[in-house]
Amino acid sequence: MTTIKDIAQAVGVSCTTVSNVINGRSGRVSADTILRINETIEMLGYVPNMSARSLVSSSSRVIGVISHLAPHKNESIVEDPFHSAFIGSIERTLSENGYYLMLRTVETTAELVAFLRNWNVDGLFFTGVFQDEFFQALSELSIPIVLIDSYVSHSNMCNVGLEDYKGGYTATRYLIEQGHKDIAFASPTIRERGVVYERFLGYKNALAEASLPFRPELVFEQELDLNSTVSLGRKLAKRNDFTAVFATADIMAAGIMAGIHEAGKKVPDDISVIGFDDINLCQLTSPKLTTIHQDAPLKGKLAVNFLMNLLENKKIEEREVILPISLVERNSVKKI
Amino acid sequence: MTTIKDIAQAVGVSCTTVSNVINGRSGRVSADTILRINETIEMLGYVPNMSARSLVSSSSRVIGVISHLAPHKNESIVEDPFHSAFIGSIERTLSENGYYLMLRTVETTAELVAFLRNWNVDGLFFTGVFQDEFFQALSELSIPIVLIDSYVSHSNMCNVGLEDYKGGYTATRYLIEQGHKDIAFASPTIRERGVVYERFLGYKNALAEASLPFRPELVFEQELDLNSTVSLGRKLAKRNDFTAVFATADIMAAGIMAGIHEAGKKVPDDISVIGFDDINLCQLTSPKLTTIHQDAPLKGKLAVNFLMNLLENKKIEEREVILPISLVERNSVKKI
DNA sequence: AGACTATGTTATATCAGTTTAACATTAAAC
DNA sequence: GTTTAATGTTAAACTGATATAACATAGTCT
Repeated sequence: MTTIKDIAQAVGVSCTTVSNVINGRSGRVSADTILRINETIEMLGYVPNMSARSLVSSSSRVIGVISHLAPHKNESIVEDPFHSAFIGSIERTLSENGYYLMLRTVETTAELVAFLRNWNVDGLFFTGVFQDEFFQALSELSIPIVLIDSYVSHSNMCNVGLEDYKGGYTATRYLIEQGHKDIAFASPTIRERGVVYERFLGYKNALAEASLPFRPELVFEQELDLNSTVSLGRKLAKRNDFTAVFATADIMAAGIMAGIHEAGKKVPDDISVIGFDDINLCQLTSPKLTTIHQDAPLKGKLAVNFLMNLLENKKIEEREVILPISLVERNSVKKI
Repeated sequence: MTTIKDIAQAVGVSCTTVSNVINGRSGRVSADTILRINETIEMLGYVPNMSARSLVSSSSRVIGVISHLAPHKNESIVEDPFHSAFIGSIERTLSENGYYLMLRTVETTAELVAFLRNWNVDGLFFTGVFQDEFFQALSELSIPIVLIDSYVSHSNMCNVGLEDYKGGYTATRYLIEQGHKDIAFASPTIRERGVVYERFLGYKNALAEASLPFRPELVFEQELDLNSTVSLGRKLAKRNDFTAVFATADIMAAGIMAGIHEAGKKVPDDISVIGFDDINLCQLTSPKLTTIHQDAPLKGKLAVNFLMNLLENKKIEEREVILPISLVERNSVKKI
């Protein structure tokens, strides 16, 4: 392997000079030397060794994406269609900026901290709800963090979020406008400071605003996996005390629809369904799924932007972006 | 940050001894010393610095997953539902084995080689079809590589594959058994030594075996993105010269189904559709998609196993595993 | 008693870079 | 004609680990 030493030797200068040129600190290097060094680097196919670099600089250009911190979930973040869209976007944007993405499953805070220190990880993306203990540990490490879809604010972290409350409100409001009065709510576990909680608040307030009662028996908390959502759909099909469901994720909405169909009822004729996220799947179901749209690639891109700014110590005026939602009308909601 | 030196100092031994204990080379270290070292490591919260490690050992425990090598495709591998299932599996298995996964977009062979050398990447996963030039470059680097779904065999690489030919044959045969005589074939670009090519051969041979003519005008090559597949579906709906389509990917089959429905025709009454992969999506469409099943998580796990064996220089009797396919009958194919 | 093992332990070099502080050389300023 | 500044360049220390080869010490065997 060609090293910086080989380049220095070949050109007839010192390592320092080569290092300076490579790192753009060529202010005090003569034009001729720069040219010769670059030529030699090209010729010898020199590639810097990141281990040596990060050893001496204690920073690595590695950005971590933590897959999950919840021990019970045996599912990687990439397996969720919404998140994978947005990780794809993160990955591309990071590559463009000369950073490297490490995907890592950790189950405990200790494991996470070990991982970050193992590699001198420069920055971190997080999505979801976490325990305080966890944030405590992270702020001690003081590495730049961008939180995505996390209703936690921390002095040295940035947030990329969504109009979740408005999304929940808009979805519910839309159902009400279509004449629905008894509207079920389906979501994974509702946790405070999570996106689902905000969507839930939006749902409740839309009901209240229309003077419709909030009926706790119509709130269904369920895991997002295929089997759970489909069986929830079957269960819902058996009831007759509501006419529409708002599911806080498209995969859940789609599963519910499948379950309803399995049970012999029809969407939207018997039960209307509205989803959230607007992933590709919405256009592949029959009927196509009416949903709340959000821009996953943009979310990824903005998250990377934030992180880049944090890493370069740029002054950040606004530590938070909230992306807008919009309603996408398709065919899974009936007007009554 | 606590270093190995701090541990050594605290315990009153040398770095070498600490290093030996950490790396399990404790054969010549007294039980008492081992105990004290481990206690101190625990107490001081020591975490090894991977950069220093990989610098001296020129191996990093980093495994690369190359996101895409096709410059025209602006899509990360994680965005494809089949691949994301299987990357999720790879990621978990690697973590369990103490390896780290780096996801990287590269567009040229040079970029790939630079990436591998940058980080002393220990091993690599590849999926898909690549140019010879590319394999040339990789074999020069001589790092362990596991090819997934790639019909290329190379002396120091392992392959995890699928019964693609049989899959194509089984799907087509099934359609024929259901009474279909005019069967279209839909896939991304058919490239030699790719999975699609094998499935295509299976399709052709099943036709031939049943004495049905192969009709080139019924072969449709199309990108896998949502818009392309849906518009292919619309296009297919306009034709009357076939009764069934075999799509070599479920996302394509689902898109085609959506397009057919958009055009006012019905699956399976007007046109039957069969897919490939058996991703979750198959159970979310209406009708549910009949498809060829393959086990994505197992594929990932086996790929990791191969890589671990290659990394540990274990004797490998068989450099190749071919996973079995199976037919999953659902409701998208009509018996005529 | 001396040679030989087995058992513990450790200086020191090394990995491939970056950083620091100093050293020449030439040009400009007073 | 010296001081000052600007321009190039470099030797050497350092980052945190591992590997090599050597060095003690204690016990065992002739």
